[in-house]
This record gives sequence, C-alpha cells and structure tokens, in this order.
Amino acid sequence: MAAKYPHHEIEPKWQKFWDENKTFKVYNHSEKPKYYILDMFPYPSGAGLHVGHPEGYTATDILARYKRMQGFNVLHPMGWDAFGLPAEQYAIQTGVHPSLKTAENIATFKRQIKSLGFSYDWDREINTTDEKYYRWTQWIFLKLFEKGLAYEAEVAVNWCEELGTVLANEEVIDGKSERGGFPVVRKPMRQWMLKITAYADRLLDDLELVDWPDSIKEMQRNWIGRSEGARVRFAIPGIGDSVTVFTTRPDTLWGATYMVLAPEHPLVSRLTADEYSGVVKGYQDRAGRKSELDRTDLAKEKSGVFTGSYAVNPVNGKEIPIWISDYVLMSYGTGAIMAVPAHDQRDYEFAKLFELPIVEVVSGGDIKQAAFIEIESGIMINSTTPDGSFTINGLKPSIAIRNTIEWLGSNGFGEATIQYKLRDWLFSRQRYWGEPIPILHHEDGSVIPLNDSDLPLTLPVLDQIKPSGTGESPLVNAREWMQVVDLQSGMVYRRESNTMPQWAGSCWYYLRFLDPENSKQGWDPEIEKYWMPVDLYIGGAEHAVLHLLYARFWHKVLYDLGYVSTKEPFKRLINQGLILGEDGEKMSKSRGNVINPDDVVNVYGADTLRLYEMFLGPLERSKPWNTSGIEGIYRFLNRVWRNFVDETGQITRLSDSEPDLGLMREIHAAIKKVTDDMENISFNTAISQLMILNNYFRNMDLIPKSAMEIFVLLLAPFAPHLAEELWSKLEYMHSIAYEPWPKYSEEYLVKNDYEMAIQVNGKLRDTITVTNDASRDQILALAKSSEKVAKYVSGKAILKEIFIPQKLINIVVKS
RNA sequence: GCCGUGGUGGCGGAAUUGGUAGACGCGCUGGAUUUAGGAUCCAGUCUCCUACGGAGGUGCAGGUUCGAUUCCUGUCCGCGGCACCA
Repeated sequence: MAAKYPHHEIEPKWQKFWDENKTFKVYNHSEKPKYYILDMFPYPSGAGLHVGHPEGYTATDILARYKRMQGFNVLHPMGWDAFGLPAEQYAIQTGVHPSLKTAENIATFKRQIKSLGFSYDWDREINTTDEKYYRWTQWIFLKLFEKGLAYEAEVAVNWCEELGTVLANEEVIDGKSERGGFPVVRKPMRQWMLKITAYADRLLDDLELVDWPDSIKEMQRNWIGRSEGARVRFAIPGIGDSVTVFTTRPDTLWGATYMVLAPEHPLVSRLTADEYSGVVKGYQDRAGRKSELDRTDLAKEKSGVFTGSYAVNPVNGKEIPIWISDYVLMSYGTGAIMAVPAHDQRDYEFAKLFELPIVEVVSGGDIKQAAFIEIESGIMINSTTPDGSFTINGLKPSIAIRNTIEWLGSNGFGEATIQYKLRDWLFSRQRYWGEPIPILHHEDGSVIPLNDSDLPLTLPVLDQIKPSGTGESPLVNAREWMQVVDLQSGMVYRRESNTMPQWAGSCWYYLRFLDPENSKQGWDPEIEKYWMPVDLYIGGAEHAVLHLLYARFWHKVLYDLGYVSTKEPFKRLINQGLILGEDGEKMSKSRGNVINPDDVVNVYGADTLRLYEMFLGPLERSKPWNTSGIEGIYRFLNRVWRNFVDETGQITRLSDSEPDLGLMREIHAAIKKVTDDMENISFNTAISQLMILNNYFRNMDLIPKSAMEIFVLLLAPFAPHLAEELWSKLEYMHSIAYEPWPKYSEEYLVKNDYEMAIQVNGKLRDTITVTNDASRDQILALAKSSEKVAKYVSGKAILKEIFIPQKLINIVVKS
C-alpha cells in the first residue's frame, strides 16, 4: 500500500511556521542587492479567487523564492484594489455598506491566497479603501491639480433618466440600462479630467527604456496614436468664420470635394441653412442617442446630411459643400475633416452613396474601382494653384506633403501639427465607493483645493446608498458632509461630489508597498531610491493599455516633482495568459466551467496546484485546464515523497556516499536547466527537468544525501511546503527559504563521447557514438563504414561532405 | 477591416544560434502485483505501407539551403484587442 504524501498536514504546518517566524518579512535596508517583484493586486470580488489568479501569483512566488535563495533582498507584497462598482451595486441592492462587503471579500481572498503558500510579506498589506492609503491618493490628486494637470470640463456621459444615475459603459447594453432595460442617452456633465495628453510624447518615447514584450509596447504606441499631419483652415463665407480640419494628407487638398463635421461640432447650428435645419436637427438627435460604441460599431453603412453651407478650399478657391456625419468623431482631431474621396476609403464610400464628386489627384490607382491610398508609389497630378504660382504635380506624395504644409504656412492657411489618438483621462465618477476628490466649490464658481492638513477627506457614512436622481454621486445625499462653512470668514463651500475611478488607487500602489506604515509621507524618498524601480511586474494582459499607461503617467508626474527617482515604474513586465475552462472556453459562471482553487487545494494540495498551473505551458500563453493533467503532477509529487520517505514517515534510502559520475551528470544537468529556465521564466520545462531527475532517483537503491539535498533545493521555489518538509526530514532545523541556490560545474556536463547523426542527402540513416578526441577524418571513416549508410552511398559519387562538429554528418551523393 | 498573437501526435506541450521533430506529462494499449477494484510498478504508443525494412510528417502552397518547426513569399484558420482615428 503506497501512502499518499500528507499534504493536509504538511501545508498548514509550514504556512503556520512561515507566519509565526515571519520568514518573509523584508527590511528596507540590507547589504544584499534588492529585487522588487510585484503582482498586479486583485480586486477582491464576491466570487472569490479563480484559478487564473494563482497563475500569476505562483510565477512571481517562484521567482521571489528563487531570488531569495540567490541572495537578493526580495520585496514581494500583496494588497487589495478594493474600490469599485460591484460593491456599490451590491449596497444599492441589499443595503449592506460597501466597506462591510469589501472587508468580507478581502478576508476570503486573503484566506485563499494564504492557502497557496505564497511568500508575501503580509506586514506590508495595503488596501486602497483604507483612509490611511487613500489619504495619499488624494494627496497625489492635489499635486496634479497644482501642476495644472487636473481640470473640469463638460463631457458626455451615459445618463439614464429612469434610474436617475450615470452608468458605466459596461452597464449599458444596446443603448439600454443593464438594470431595468431603461433608455440611456449621452448627456454632457461637469467632469474632472487629467491632462495625460501633456505626457503623450514621453509616454511614447520612454517605452524605449523598459524591458516589456514588444507586443505590449506596440499596443501602447497604437493607443497613444501619434500621427503627423497638418491643420488646414477652410473659410466659410456664409457665416464669416472658418473651420479647421486635421489631415495627414495635405497633399490631397486639391481632391477635397466636400467637408464633413461631427454632428455635435459647435459650428453646425450656425452654418445650417434654414431650409436644412429640420433634417440637420433630426440627424443630430439620432446621433446623440447612440453611444459612441454604437456610432462606430453599428454604422457599417454611411449616413449623413447636407447643411446647406459651403466652405472654400484654400488651394483652389473652390466652394465645397459641408455635410455632417457620425463617421466623424468630435473626440478626435478637430471634429471636422476635408473629404478626399479619391484617396480615402471612408470618404470614397460616403461620396459614392451621396453622389459627390471624386477628383483624382494622385495617379497610380483606378479610382473608378476604389480609393487609391498608396503614399509611396503614386505621383501627384491636378495639383496647382489657380494662379500657377505653386504646384506639387509630378512629386511623390511624401514630398508633396512637406511642400504643401510649407505653402499653407506661408499663406496663412494652416500649419504642421501632431495629433494624438490618446485623449485626456476622464477621471471623475458619479459614485459613492471611491476616493472623494479633495476639492471645494465656492458659490462664485471658484475651485479651491483642500490643504494637505485636511486630508484624508473621508467618505461620509450613509445609512443608505441610493442614487441622487440628478446624476450627481450619492454623496450629495450627505447634506452635512457636502456643506463646508469657513468659521473665520463665514464663507460657504460645497464639496466636490464626484469620486475617483478605480484606476486611481492602482496608479501608485507599488510605491506605498515600499513604506506602507508611513503617516508623514506617501513613501520615504530614501526607501524609494533603494527599492525602485519594480524589477518584475506580472499580471493579466487585459491591463496592457489602460492601467499601465495611467500608472506610467502618474509616475512621470511624480518624477517631475522629484518624489520618485526613476522615469519608469516597471522595468520588466510579463503578461500571463488566460487559463481557460476544460472546454477551451473562457471560464465563466454562465458556462459552468469554473474551477475553484479551494477544491483543488483540498483534494491535491497547494503544491500540486502551483506546479500544475506552471506545468500547463508557457506563462504568457492561454491554455485550457485539464483535470486529468493535474493527476500527473500529483503523482509526481507523490513519487518524490516516496523516493525520500518510507511508510513510517522516516527518511529512507539515504546514503552517505558521494554520487557517482553518472548521477553527478544528472544533477548538474538539472541545476543548469532549472537555473536557465528560471531566468527565462520557462517553468514548464524546469518542472519536466525535475521529473527527469526524480525518475533517475527511482531506479537507484540508495540515494546520496547531497543528491537529495540538491533536488529539494531545486524543488523548493515550486513546491515550497513539500520542500520544507523534506528539508526538515534531512535534519535541518531552519527554513529552506534562504538556503543558497545550487550551482553547477561544467566539468560534470562534459562527456567523453557523444552521439552523431549521419545523414545521406539530408535524411537520417544512422547514428554513431564517437569519442571526444576523434578527428573529422576518423568520424567520416566510421560513418561510411556503417552498413546502413553504405547502402545509400556505395557506387555513387560523393558531391559533398557536411561536417557539423558534435552534431551531424551529411553525405551528399549524386542520385 | 486593422493591429497583435498563435497553428507541432488522441490532449497540454518540448526542440536557446537552420543540424537526429515529438522531451516531460496526460490519455490509451499490454503486462506485473491484488480475491477484486483503486493505487503502484514495468513495457509500448506520430501516421501509413507489402512492416527484421521503408515512405511520409510541424495549418496549406511555394522558395532559399547539403539540411527548414526554425529564414523568405503567398494563403487559410483559431484567439485577444481596437474599431470609420482623418
């Protein structure tokens, strides 16, 4: 009867040991080199942990443990990103205050995370909803405000009249509220914005400084979306004003046959001719009812209406009609375009639909068939000013663009400009469960920031969290809290009722981990200098753009103000892939394919779960869960146990002798492979190497103690509970956590002989074993003497002999 | 549509610079042990064929090369993100 290893005893035992001995407590000063390894901290949802969380956490834990064994002072903290919509929705439905529900969720998450044996320094645990934490989130907001990076603006939000509240995009489904199915409209409301666009260039350029996957960098570049072009002013004689458009193709100005404004462009009402005002208003209404997503997503067919007005094309003085259409977005560029149907796909479709003229100004395509948008192969035509003083005919578009911009500039019609896709960050939320924005409004309209000494501005306790009905946050229901009277001057102020978005707390949490107890500062600058930057940051790919971009933005502001010492917060980044359900689909309650880590830990133990998630495949890739696969890992750990421990729980098969050369080779090959794989974060192959070494032990009667020890050390980062248990059975009284990582020596990896492949015309025909000192001629002779080879070579002319040392011989014969 | 990413046995995957494709694990097959089952151990397991031998094979079609999973061109499919960005 082969005993199962007792993970139910071992795992809680060592978790308790680590807790009581504060094994993983980390200090801010050390002789050791530092290593800061960070997980994206979780939102503690009511559903508890799912198996996707431990994937990233296991990877960072393995590396943290490995780095400790290599002599690094490792900072590896965990905390909670606990503000957010679900707790507030739950409060509205049940009356349970978000702080209570949040505390409950955190307790569950913490219990689950601790059951997996991660080596966090729990003394540094933080919680974004703790006033001791968000006091500093508010402080950073004030710094942004002082720097002129926070401003108020009227911005359209999803307004639901029936619910009397503003909805997040995810709460709106097909233009209706998710709750109740009520209509939702776009309504402008006063909002706080953060001027992230002021940092666009640096956010773009400094991607050079970080060691991130190219694909993530590319996504951020695309999000920032820098594009070079020109602003061009078109006069509108009818109203004595002008409209400015942005274009990347000023060379095609002569082909601009009409102009399109976004329906909400401020000039639309002024330039709409009386007889068109009905249709224009109707069109604006319809566009306003669509969300931005609907406008872009569903508008496969072009639509639009003519305003009745005309603009003057500056390059040829021609009058062109002005239309409005929702394919032009107010939020990008100037909200107006010059339409060049011959050389832009969208304009081409629109012109075809409404039978507008199409004028070719770049030759090389067939504009009867499609818009010609090539920038390198075309040649400019039909592009001369009426007085003949300026032409770009005969030029390549890339040259023509430069020349045209110059001409526009010297004639006062426009100038070169850089446009970003990136928009300013809409920072305020009409919610209760978020950080209050530390701002006062005076009735004269002035805006006054709170003093540092007034922080934290805590959330008022509300008996019931319910919508204000006006679209403002539920905070306006706290009448006393909202009103502030200055006792000295008698002035009356109203508090800002908006709160911050969930992103705020996660924008700087990596800094608070450095110095979480500090009540005087967000963090001590000396401590910051010691730990920053984060050496390795691991989290889900869904945060590839927004979270990482926002955090980089705040970090750069803090850098400019001298509060942090590095330009970039996260040196190296890895995005783990999704763990899919057994059906290969994304895990979700509705599909019924969710695996609960508690169940896995209960049946197989935490070490098995950790190992299995790492063995599934490369960390970055998405991969499906497979329940019978986990059995294989469980068997492996049981085999490890039986290799070391007998049925009575005593260490067994232990020998004091030195390992022989064959075993030494296996051991050192394993050290090398596992170490290399650690550096490359290639844990699946590291684990298979441990399996190979363990299989080698299985065939031995006695195992030398030194060999056992090295195996346990290599296993320790992956299966820490089992490793601690075996380590203690090898009669060590202290934790394995800080034992030095084994080193390999090349001498054991060198063999006396090796195998060589022999190919004939590229096909494998035989393999031979040769000694290290064999010469090329000796090996070739040996190869040719092989019967299997001779069969294909004899009687044929040898054209070539390819000899790759240590690897193969390829004999090329005339066939 | 665009951008990113991937496509290798029945399944998850391995193959660090172009050099013996399929490591390791799962599953499956046979055997040992067992009253039986489970567990454990041993052996086999890419496909096809005329089978002690040979042919084919890394989504598909070409190309470069003595030699391609790896490099190049074209093409198909899956996944993720974005979505009229001027």
